[in-house]
Amino acid sequence: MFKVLKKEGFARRGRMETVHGTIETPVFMNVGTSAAIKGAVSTDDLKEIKCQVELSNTYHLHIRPGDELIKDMGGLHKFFNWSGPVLTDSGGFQVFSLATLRKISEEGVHFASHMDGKRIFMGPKESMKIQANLGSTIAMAFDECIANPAEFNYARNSCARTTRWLKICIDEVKKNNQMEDAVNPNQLLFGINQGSTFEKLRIDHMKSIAEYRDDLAGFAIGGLAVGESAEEMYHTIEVVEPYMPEDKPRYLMGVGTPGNILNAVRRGVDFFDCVMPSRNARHGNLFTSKGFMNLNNEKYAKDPRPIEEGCQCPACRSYSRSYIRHLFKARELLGMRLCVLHNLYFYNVLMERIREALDEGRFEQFYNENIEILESRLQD
RNA sequence: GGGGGAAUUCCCGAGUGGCCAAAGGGGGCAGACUGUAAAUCUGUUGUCAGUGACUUCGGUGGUCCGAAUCCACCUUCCCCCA
Repeated sequence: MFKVLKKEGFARRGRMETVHGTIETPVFMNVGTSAAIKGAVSTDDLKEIKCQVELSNTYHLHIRPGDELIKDMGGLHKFFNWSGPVLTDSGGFQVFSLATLRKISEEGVHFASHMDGKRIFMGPKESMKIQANLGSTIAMAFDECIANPAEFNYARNSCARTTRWLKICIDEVKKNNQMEDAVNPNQLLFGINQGSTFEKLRIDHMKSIAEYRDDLAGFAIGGLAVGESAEEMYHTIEVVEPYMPEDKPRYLMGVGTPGNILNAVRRGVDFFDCVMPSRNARHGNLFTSKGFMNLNNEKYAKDPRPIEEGCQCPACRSYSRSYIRHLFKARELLGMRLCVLHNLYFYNVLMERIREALDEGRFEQFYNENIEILESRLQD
């Protein structure tokens, strides 16, 4: 199902076969929380910008339009016209991001819906049921993404609970896959490692969930990029990496900047997702292979060049910085759309370049040549 | 021809004697954004020096210790009556 094709240091070039198609790794999954990439991006667009995996969210789709409705419509794939792999996040991140609207108990989490305050209960069972109704390729275990900084004792108890929830998730996915009317009877499950920035907790928790390796298609590192430094994040990956099963894909949840991704690949991570390319694009912040830029800046008002010279994305093929900046100033939706297409294309191509470098045994060179420039402001 | 009203910093618009370089929008400029409560949020927006000074509220001239605010005249615009 998942195979490491090549290694260079800790970095891995891999391939994952799923019922919805092959995933070449390292991969960046394109985030469309509510079964849509924000910024008027269609699933046809996703093919054009080299998206391999689309990511949607359990909590958000449960609230609207409702997972039962999506099941009635034939499942998520049919609903939003995407035949490729889909990963659904479990709602565990909302335990973090909607912290003021929820209460955690042993059984799960009570949310006050951010839409209308309606009470919603979501535990491992509920999350798996929703994800079964969606029929995603990969379901994520229901976890608690712990805020940073965290008390050691709180993090320890939370990890233990996330482990108990994982066992329930595993049983539920098995059960749901066997249901006659299962939308995707081959749904896969990824476990999620937590532990904040405490090495001992990270390792202990990773060991605990690795015991379920036979039931899990992959292992995620969660609870990072929530306020700790980049160094702490990289260090945490290094600490936990030796305890992640080698024959399973590793997914660093919610990360990150192009530099973060390069650093994480170098430490053995295979899957990524992040709202940054799409959200920043909506705000006019663009990524290029020579650094990032804010297209709103006055200096681009009369710049006839594309966002990035030589880029083959739909924005760069046809439009100037000057025009797209104008679209932003005029609040025309097309501006956002073009920038989202550019940023996601950039991320997807960045991963492609990483894969090529790994294929050719020159990842370390690629890392050295690009790490600094990717993290700097575009100079031109 | 007669009567009434209005002119404020890039724009709109508050302010009717000191706490006013002047509220609030908009626009401009810049920053942030990491498993999406985010087409959002923050800062800044007279000038120069940086706990201060100077110039500014249609124009000119007054009153007053002190004027965007009061008075006179002028200019422009709006409304009503003939």
